[in-house]
Amino acid sequence: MADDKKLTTRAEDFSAWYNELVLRSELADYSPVKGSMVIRPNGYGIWERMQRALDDMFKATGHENAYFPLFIPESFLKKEAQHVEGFAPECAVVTHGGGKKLEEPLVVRPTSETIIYHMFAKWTQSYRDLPILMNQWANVVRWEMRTRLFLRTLEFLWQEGHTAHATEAEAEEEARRMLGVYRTFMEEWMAMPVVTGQKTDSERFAGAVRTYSCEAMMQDRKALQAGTSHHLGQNFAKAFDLKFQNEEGEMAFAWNTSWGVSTRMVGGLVMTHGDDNGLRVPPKLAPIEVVIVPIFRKDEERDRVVGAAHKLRDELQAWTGRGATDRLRVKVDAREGMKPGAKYYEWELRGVPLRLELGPRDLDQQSVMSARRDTKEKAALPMADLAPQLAKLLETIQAQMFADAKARREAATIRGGLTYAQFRELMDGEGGFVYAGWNGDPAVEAQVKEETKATIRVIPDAEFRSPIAPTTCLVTGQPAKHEVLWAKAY
RNA sequence: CGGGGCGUAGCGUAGCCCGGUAUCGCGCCUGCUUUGGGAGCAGGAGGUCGCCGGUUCGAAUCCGGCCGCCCCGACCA
Repeated sequence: MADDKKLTTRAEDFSAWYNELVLRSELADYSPVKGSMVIRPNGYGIWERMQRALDDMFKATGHENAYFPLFIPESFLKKEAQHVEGFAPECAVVTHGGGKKLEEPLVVRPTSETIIYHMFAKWTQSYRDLPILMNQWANVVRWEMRTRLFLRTLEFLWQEGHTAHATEAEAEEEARRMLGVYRTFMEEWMAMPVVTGQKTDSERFAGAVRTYSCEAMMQDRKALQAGTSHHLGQNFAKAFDLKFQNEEGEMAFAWNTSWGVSTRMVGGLVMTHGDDNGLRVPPKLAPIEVVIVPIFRKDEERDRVVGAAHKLRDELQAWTGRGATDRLRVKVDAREGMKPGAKYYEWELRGVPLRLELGPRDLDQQSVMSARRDTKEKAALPMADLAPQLAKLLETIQAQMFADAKARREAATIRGGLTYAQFRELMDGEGGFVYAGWNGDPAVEAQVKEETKATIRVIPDAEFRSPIAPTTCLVTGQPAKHEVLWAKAY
């Protein structure tokens, strides 16, 4: 049936569209355990590229990788009051091992602050041991009620950075720096615009003094928290006795930060860039940037065309114009018994940014037909000196995808000028980002959440705030304490 | 855990009301013809009808219980 081949459209049912896209493009599949999923090679390939880019950025900012264990003594989690309260309900707890009941239950890490600051305490005596700048790539488990592929699963992959500093100012600088790293990554690699800012108390990480986040807008106008960075103050240092002797010879508690992004970003990528034909992967994160589809009729044509396709791939891969280690990622799809059109649809579903069609006519003219995934534009390119042309085209696509996503967000963003009644109507209908004044009262925040499902995503950083700051609170009309960003969220 | 929906071949489904061991499409395998936007024809493989129990000569179908999944709510990256 022809209809089987088409995805549910975004307009019909965004949620169904997302699920179908993830399954059919083979990013992931449901596993037998409710709420957990298998990340398939297509999805893992994107995650690997995310990891590589981020890891380079972490190293460039002075961090080192380490690995801390999966199991944490239950008592550790209880040492920081807010932290236990925040995580206890969603922890998986191991009570038996080796056929016996354990003396003390082990918690499967929902995050690693406790074990890590316990170890930092062991390794730190002097201010000379600071700062400690560490990161780990790991899996974590949070027993969620409602799950969604990539966006919320029982187990997910992430990185968690953990640092210890001698001063509060240094820790604050670190938390802000890493938020900036995330923002750069999301904009430059994911082509996903974000609003950065500080979380209100109700959305703050359990155990943090301040939480900062990057908020992106999905195509259904809902917000996705894509990365967080926490200034932990001395909360964990005090709970785990993480002390050092300062230059004056006095004992002092260290200041900590933690920051993380997860495989949730893959879901964000889908919901930012996907269209009704499938996924669109920004070139910098695409495991395959260019797919070559050979076109032939007769046997002798096949040999000639497939041969030329492989030769072209080898030439493209050999090109070092982007640097010796950043080669063009090219695949030839020479499968037989499948019509070229069918291959086009498949690679479009999977989001490969650029397709090259190579047939006898192209060979005769020493050219190749290119087709962009983002705009569907086709153009004949001369075969001579093709690699730099493709590299440039890929850059254009990357930039275009970011510009489009940003324009889409701006079109769905309202700054000021709304009454609360209008706001409620908006959130009840199409939704979007709304910048408005807030009197700073958590009760108002709770009321809005109750009435509209919308929450304060962040108190935006200066550059995102409106030119003219709102003076009154959206809900109460009282003087505004902050300008905040309201939206419904994932 | 509350509300709604659904479990029949790898996927999507018909059959269920009105009992007689299973329909169709996609996919898969083989062969031939095809191949510049989702190929055609012919042949073929594949099913404990979610699980357990009951009623019956006989259960996908009727009855009871259980399990699982998806969607909507309360919690969260």
